Amino acid sequence: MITDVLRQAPLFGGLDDEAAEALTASMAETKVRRGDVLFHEGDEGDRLYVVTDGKVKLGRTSADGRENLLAILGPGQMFGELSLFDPGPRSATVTAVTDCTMQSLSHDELGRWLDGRPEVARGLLSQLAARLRKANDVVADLVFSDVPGRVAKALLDLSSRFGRVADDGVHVHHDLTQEELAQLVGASRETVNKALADFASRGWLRLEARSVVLMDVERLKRRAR
Amino acid sequence: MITDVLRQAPLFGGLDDEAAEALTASMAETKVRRGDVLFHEGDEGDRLYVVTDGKVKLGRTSADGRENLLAILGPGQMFGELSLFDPGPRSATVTAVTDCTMQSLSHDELGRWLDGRPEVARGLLSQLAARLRKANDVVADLVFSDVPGRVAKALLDLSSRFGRVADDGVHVHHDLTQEELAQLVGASRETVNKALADFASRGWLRLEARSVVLMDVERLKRRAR
DNA sequence: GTCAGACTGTGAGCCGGAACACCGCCTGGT
DNA sequence: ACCAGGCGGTGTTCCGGCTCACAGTCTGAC
Repeated sequence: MITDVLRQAPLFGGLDDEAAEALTASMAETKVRRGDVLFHEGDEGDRLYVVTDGKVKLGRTSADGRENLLAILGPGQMFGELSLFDPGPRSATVTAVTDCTMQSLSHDELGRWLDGRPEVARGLLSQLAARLRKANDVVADLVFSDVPGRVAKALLDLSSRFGRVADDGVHVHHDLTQEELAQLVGASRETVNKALADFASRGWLRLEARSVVLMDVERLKRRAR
Repeated sequence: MITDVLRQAPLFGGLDDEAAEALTASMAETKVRRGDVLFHEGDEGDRLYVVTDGKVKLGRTSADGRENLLAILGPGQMFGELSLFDPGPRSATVTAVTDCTMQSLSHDELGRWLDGRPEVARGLLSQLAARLRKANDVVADLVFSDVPGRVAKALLDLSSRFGRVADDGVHVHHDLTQEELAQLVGASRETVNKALADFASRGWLRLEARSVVLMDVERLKRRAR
């Protein structure tokens, strides 16, 4: 059932079963296909989404058309909160990286929950705080690390969320093209490709179609920082 | 009186006079001198601070000792929230850029306010959301803009918060050395110096000791994006 | 007043990574 | 089964910005 994934979601942290059930009931389900856009940067909109299955990418486009990905979100993670608490247009474009299903909640609905339930506010605060911490880390990486370092870090991050451990290494089906990976770490496709090829030639990982198998996580970690 | 500045602080948004007074009463005052460190990255601590006078810088240090500033905060702005909602060590070092006074609140105190007062939670949520939005902008700038563009943007940001309009331009006493400015935009001191010299030679601004006078804000804005 | 140390200004060289220019492969559509 | 377009792989060139190396200036401590 839906509630299984949602119960894991940090947004629901601290809610008892009854409350979680009620909250779920007031949410609407949305299904999209790979490549579909949920909303564009600059759009109006004040719904909060929680991914229940699949992955989406949060991206921004610069004036001259280049793209930059802020995050890849998977099951349990939410997006769209910014326009809720800091009113304004959507600050990023959200696109499905795989076929996806998610649950959404309107501003007004959420407002009702917030007022009555301090736990929900706490959950949201801790989510935002975690995101802010992560955003700050990304900034530090952009300033301090080179491209291979950022690639290594991105792979480790993806593996911690989407990785499956097997005897030949950690299989990470990230579903991203190298182009998208490059946008995620803020580098060109070519440079990322070369970094990956280099890692592979050292035996740290194996490349597969839209996925990698990490074979020497320790070395990658060392390369990342 | 203290409450004047605090009433402006977003943290207090939506509180009536009586509540604001009570909240102020439960806060402790701290005074520090230029250069003093409030706490270091990695320290334990769970107090939330609001600057009432002066400026502080939030910074991180990389493994090899280089520094990066996340933000310059002035009167009304808060810091230290991350360790509150996303428990863990302090994620940045906070240093006074000028002599400063601030008010602080402990985790437990704040918790009591949160539970009873949905407005406080809302205020915090909108603060965090705004910070997150800003952090994402910084990331985009690092990826898309060159150093002069980021310098221009940083100056405009500082001027919007600390600028005084006069007939010869907007006076911005940022109190930062060029070294600190460089750490703020993620560039070397030399490159920032050259960017500033270039802007000055074009007549867009005038350089003074730890402050600038912006004379052509329009051009700077155009250069920034 | 003077001396030390921190801050600002500027040139020269070098290097990481972006841009460009290909090629081959694979995948999905008809 | 075929073809086209997207994706992955790689060498070459070129430029922004970091590093290094100084010189000049300002500030505050004694």
